Amino acid sequence: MNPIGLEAVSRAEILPAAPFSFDASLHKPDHFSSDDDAWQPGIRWQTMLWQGVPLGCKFENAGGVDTPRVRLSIFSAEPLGPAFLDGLLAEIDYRYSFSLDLVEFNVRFASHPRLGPVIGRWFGMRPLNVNSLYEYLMVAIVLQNATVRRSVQMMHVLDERYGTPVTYDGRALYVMWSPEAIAGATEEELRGLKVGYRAKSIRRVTEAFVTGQIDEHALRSHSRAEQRQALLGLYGIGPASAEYILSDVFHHIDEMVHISPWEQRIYSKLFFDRDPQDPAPVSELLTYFDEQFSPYQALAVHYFWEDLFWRRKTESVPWLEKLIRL
DNA sequence: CATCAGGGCCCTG
DNA sequence: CAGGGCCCTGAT
Repeated sequence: MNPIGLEAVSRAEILPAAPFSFDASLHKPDHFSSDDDAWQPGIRWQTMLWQGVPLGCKFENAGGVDTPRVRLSIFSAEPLGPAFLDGLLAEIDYRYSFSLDLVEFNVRFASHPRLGPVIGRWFGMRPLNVNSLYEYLMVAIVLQNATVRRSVQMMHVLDERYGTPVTYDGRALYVMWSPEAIAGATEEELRGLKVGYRAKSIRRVTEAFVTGQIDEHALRSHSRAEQRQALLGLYGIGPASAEYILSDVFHHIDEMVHISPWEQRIYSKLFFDRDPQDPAPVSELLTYFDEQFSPYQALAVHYFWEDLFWRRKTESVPWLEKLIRL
């Protein structure tokens, strides 16, 4: 399929809550690379499907940590109307947590022996989820029981087959598919793309969105218990995926009830300096996080996690390499 | 070469 | 509620 050239440009200015670190907030070295975004210091490109319209976003840092300013350019095939833009900007503000107030978190943990220094290194960093709930679910499914390399490969093939290729600002990227775009795919067709048994999960989760059984916007205002129940009710979505989604998509920055084995090994080394082959029990880790970081467990762990992966990116962390299978 | 365990989840007993 | 099976792939 020939890429769609996104030639029309709309511009907006975003004023994130201070403090705000552009690069730590807009680039996450632990996220696997996908075909819908690109980053260089001070700039993030990110495609998006909003109300069925493929878009190319370009975020540019135009301020400082204490005087945050982000220049946003939105590329589209046709010019965008003001109402559409208003809705889009509200959605972007939500997904990127630009308005998240970090002040209380910063004050509370400034002198925490472990977290304090990490906050200092990444002052103004906030969590990032660029995806819709549906998109995140698809990512969660390709992450399951697979190495990073394989997850990247599955995403790429799915993007090529069901996504929309676009070009904007000199970049060639894909916009992730909508539920409708993949709804007609048979299980055999999906299996042909080497997603294996995940084909069934992809189909059934997609079905739940096409039929309106699940509605992201409505879910946002529901209780966490209801959100969890809705997620676990989806075929192929279990506690690990639900945990990621509750914190990343629904922004429960105190969510911390599930730790998968590979994370358990990393946390054991990171927080207790234990041999990853003989990790601390999950219950011990959960108790530690609750006691130390409540009510910011997920946010606090995010700081440690990003600190670790930025370090890996710039100077390498030998013990970590064995624990993340690339 | 063959076997095995993954950045889980479903299903069965 | 414990454990086997599942698609594929790289590691051993």
